[in-house]
Amino acid sequence: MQHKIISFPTAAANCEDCRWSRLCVMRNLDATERAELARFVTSSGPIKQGEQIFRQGDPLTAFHVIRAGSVKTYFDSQDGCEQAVAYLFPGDLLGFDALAEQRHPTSAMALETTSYCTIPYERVESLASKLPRFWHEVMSAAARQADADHHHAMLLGQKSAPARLASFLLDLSQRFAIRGCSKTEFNLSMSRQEIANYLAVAVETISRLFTELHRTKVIAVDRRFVKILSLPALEALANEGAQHGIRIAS
Amino acid sequence: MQHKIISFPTAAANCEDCRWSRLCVMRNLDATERAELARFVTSSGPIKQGEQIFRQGDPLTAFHVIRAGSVKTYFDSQDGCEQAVAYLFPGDLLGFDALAEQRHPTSAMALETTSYCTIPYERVESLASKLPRFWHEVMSAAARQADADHHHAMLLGQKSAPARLASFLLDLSQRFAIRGCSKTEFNLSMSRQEIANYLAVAVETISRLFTELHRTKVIAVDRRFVKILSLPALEALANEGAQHGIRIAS
DNA sequence: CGCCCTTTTGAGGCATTTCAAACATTGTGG
DNA sequence: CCACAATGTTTGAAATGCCTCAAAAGGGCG
Repeated sequence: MQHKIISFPTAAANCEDCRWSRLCVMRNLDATERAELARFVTSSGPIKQGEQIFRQGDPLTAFHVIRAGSVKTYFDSQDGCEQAVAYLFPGDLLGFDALAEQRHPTSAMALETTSYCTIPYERVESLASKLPRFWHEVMSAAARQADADHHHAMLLGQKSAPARLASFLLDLSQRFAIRGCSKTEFNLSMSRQEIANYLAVAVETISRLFTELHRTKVIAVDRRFVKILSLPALEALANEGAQHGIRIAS
Repeated sequence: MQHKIISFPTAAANCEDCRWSRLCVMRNLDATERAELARFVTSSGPIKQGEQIFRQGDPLTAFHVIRAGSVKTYFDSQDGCEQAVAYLFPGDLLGFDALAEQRHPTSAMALETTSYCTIPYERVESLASKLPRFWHEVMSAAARQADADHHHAMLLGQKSAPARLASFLLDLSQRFAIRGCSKTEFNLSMSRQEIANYLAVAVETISRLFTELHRTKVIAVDRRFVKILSLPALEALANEGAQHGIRIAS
């Protein structure tokens, strides 16, 4: 199969020129507010695949926004069994869930070479009270993440393995589209193992499902490159197959 | 089995006398700040079992804090299959996840007769910028909920059915304890069906597991009344039995 | 008291995991 | 640049935990 490497365009390290500023926590601020905030934003990274931005248990020092690359947040259970919580792409805010305990409840790891912006936590607090719209944006980001988490719970709780993978691919598709990339062709930044963990199925099942989707020509897949051949078919798969019957609880 | 009905003590409807003020969004405010906030807090309910505080899709008008009773938030998927997202008890904040879209992404239903406080949304915004500590508390509440959601994902993704139920009971135990109730004896405010849905297993499985826990004398259970006979045993159950083996992903 | 809904119990089936092994890919040192 | 190790992916066959279906038992409420 012929295909080029497709990944997110790299953004400028200064906020004025950053191509993701309409997605990140700055998106609804006016020029003055942006300038105010930009004073405290520093550029971090790039970090390589596998390196961590913070570890579970680390004290909260800053919020971060992904600028290039991608990140997964995950839970390290005592007994070594881990659970991927979310995949984050450019523009996504990271670290605010540490606010309650002042330490990070999850770890964050780069899935590929990744750059990000850093906003020191004490600045976040002072800016939030100074700039109401910034407060609103931070809360919005938290709310969006909560919504994503709920969809994730829904997926784990209600959907069969094929529906989970289909939903996952559709979610990626949308998120690529929002970022100006193709919604039908993209490279997965995560391994099968990581997909399996996020969707809470065995790696072997993911592998079989990819093969099956390829065989039925719903997608074309070559290693980490995926091309969606039929969005409608994928959507149908994502919605059918609730694993335990549709019980109408009041 | 002999047992009295155990439920949360009812709290006063005014903030000064409210027994949950050290748990709710007021908990770290000083007297002046509390007074400021209390001006805008109104008392709502009581509402009866099955009634809703808001429905998925409703526009965001206010944040709420449970004052008495209990609530579940849940996802109503298009096809009628629902997923419980969280159970909320007195002191818990409700509704902030609507902030991103200005409409509620989940529905909230009373599990029993429930009273709650209402803070109009426009007041939340203005208070948050006026009172930095209030901003901090709202964000903390959001962060705590995010953390709970992640534990929920962990539970759905990594644990076997018995471990899920054990974890659920332990979670309730802790939350009762924090609220000054017994951590070993309590009444479930939710039906078996609702537990099953939250834990994403069949009702029949939940029923069997309760019977089994009772038989092995880990808990004593009589309808909705639960008495934990051995916390260590329950903890052991909650931690063992990862459903798909402990894979050490970097 | 009788109806309805929730809960419990039993038996069988199936989706997904588990175990096992071949295969492909990437990185490393000679 | 190739041999080789290490890791990630695919495929097959067997095992199993949980779901599904079916039906009885128990409580709540008019």
